[in-house]
Amino acid sequence: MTGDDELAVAGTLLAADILDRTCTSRAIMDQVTTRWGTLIIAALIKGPHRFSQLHARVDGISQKMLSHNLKTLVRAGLVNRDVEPTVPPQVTYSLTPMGVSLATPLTQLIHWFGQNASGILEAQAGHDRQAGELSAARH
Amino acid sequence: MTGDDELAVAGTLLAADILDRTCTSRAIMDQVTTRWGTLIIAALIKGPHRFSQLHARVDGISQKMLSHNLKTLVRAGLVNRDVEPTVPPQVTYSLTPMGVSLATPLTQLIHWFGQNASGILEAQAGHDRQAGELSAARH
DNA sequence: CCAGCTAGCTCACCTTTAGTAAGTAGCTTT
DNA sequence: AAAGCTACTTACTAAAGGTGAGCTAGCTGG
Repeated sequence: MTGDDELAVAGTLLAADILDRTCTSRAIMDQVTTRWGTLIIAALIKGPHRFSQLHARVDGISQKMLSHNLKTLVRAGLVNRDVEPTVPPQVTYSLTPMGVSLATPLTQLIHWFGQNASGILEAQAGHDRQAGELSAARH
Repeated sequence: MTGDDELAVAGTLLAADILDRTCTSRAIMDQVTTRWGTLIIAALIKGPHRFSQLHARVDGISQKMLSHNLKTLVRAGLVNRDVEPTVPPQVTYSLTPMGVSLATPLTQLIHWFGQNASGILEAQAGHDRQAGELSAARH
């Protein structure tokens, strides 16, 4: 098993103070890796999108939350906001170079969940089954 | 600039349906990568911890949220919960093999934020300065 | 000339989730 | 008998998020 090796590598990479509440990188991570923030960036990996395209692509997001999260990402310098002064105006969002560099680790994380979703589902089912047996045994 | 290359690599790795609201991996990612879930796993990378140790280590978390998130992670099969029936009882939490494999991409993401926190802080400051100038110009 | 259409938001209202503080169990030490 | 320890719950409150309606501004069809 290579588990311990991976753990050691991960440990050395880990920023020492991410667990400290006053750490700036933790505050920024909280702002960016929200429920919708990661999905918006994931959608923009495929290329620039307009507001309504993102609204359709990021399934389930409300316009309010899309607008709010885009503002945060633009302010953080991860996303560009380009307005074409046509009528009605066309607003296009795209990743900045910094946003692109974030896309790599973020995509690996998403990829991990794609690979391990079924494993987690099984673990959850097993856990629930065991809990059910225990509560049944108590009666 | 290698931005486009990174983007292409990221695009191919990206699970096709993470943006779909019915996708199971998205539901699971929502459960695990919460504000505290990532930090708890990050803390456990360094080795097993007891409840009170985690409470001290993950700065700012309440006992309620620690308990709740640990339950979720245990149910997902990412964290082990071992009870020593001493008095008072000692409960030790540690990463499962699946938890260890998640630690790798998660650590890379945390590492990215460690590297780019200052860049984002600058971008935010620049963005706010520009907004201030614009609103000043309007008067 | 003016109602209607469009994209990209913004606002008011309500529900769900997270945070705070206090309480609980069972046993030990003082 | 009183206080403390660990690992939690529970009740209450604050913040985040969801829903649906409305707004802007100019162009187009009637």
